[in-house]
Amino acid sequence: MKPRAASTQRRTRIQKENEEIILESALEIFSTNGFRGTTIDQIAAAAGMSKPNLLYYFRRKEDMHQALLDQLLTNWLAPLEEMDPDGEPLEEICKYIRRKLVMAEKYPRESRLFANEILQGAPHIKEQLEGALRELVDEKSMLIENWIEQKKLAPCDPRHVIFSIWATTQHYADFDVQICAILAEEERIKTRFEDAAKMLEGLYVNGLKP
Amino acid sequence: MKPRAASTQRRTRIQKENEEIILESALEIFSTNGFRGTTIDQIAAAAGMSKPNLLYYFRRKEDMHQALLDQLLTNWLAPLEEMDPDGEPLEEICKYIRRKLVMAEKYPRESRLFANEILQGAPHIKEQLEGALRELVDEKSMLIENWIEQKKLAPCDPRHVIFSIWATTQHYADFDVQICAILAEEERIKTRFEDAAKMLEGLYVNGLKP
DNA sequence: ACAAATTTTTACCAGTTGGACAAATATTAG
DNA sequence: CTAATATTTGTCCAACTGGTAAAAATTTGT
Repeated sequence: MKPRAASTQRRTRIQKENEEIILESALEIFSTNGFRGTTIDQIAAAAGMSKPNLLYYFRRKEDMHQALLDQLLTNWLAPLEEMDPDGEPLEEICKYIRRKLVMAEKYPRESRLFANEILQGAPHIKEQLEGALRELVDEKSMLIENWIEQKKLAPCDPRHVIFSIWATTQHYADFDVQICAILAEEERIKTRFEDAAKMLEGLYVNGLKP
Repeated sequence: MKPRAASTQRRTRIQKENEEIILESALEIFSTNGFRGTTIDQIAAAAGMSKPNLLYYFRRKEDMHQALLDQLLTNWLAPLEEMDPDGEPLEEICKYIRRKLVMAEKYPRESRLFANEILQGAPHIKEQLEGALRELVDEKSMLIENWIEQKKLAPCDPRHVIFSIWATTQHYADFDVQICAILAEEERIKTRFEDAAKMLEGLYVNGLKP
């Protein structure tokens, strides 16, 4: 019987293993070639199985893509969720930047998958953006506004501050090729995430100091 | 006789007109669907002509893409080139941010085309990145370093400052769907570029003040 | 007006790709 | 060990896509 991916039905050992292998391979290919740019054959080859076998686990190409995006969104919200209302504002923002930079360094493929999806108009995750993500940003924006009122932070538009943190950190994953092309020298490339962290923390700490 | 796109040969009136219409349409489709995600038929439909007719002007899909990228890169370097060594440092950086934001607002499709290309590893423009772009960034980085030495700017890694400006400004073109999903309210969406400009100028002026 | 050159259309093709289907094989529960 | 179930493979196909070739229509120079 055909298994339905990520359903409530119980999954066998082999199912779990293969679904994992497939999603790992799909992430690799999707993130570098985009949705339409990847073929099922490519994913199957990367996963070391035949195309019909892969289609046994995920009946449509879109199912893999959707599974990856759903999985991604949870991890994507985490770093912002962790921003602590009881922490020191500037410290919390620095920590948030650092967490996002770690994600960019550790999970560049996920970042690129996300970027691809957004670039194409977010057809598969628009609801989540307008739902969960928006609510989280609203919540944290209120937090930041409180900090501003308490004179612990310079006046600024909280939502755009969050956008700028997303932009600057994800840039190191999404635009890595460009960054490496420009840095050029081995040493600079090797330390690019440290250098970015230093620069960004300086910028935000001084920039948002009350 | 078949015309060669953008060649030195003289082009007729119809050639000029149609090439322009085609590139305009190609930009629209490529920027939203990516290279592999767009079909020649789509571009032809958008340009209001038959596929073979379109292929009469650009013999391969790649030719259109390359033409757009080549055209793009010139305009892409301009805002940074304009950064004036004789200007007031903080003022120059603010002006650069504003120029980039204007580009993001006015030419979001170009920005997305570029983002798509970089995301896929910049296969068509790697040389230019490592050549012209790198040289320009090197030049302007030296300029910024001079400003820092003259105590007109806080110490910072010039290259990463430039990256962060690219990231934050282009974000408003590339991730527009996400931004609009989060801002949600009409008023906020309408003023997002102004709001972004205000926030970013504040951040960089305070953040880079010596 | 007319010939030459340019532009457009019609018809076509070969390769790729997403996906269906049933037969064959392997695994597991009893 | 056997039957039921789960997995894998081989085969096939219809739709799509990039691109070609040649005829038909249009524009242009004189």
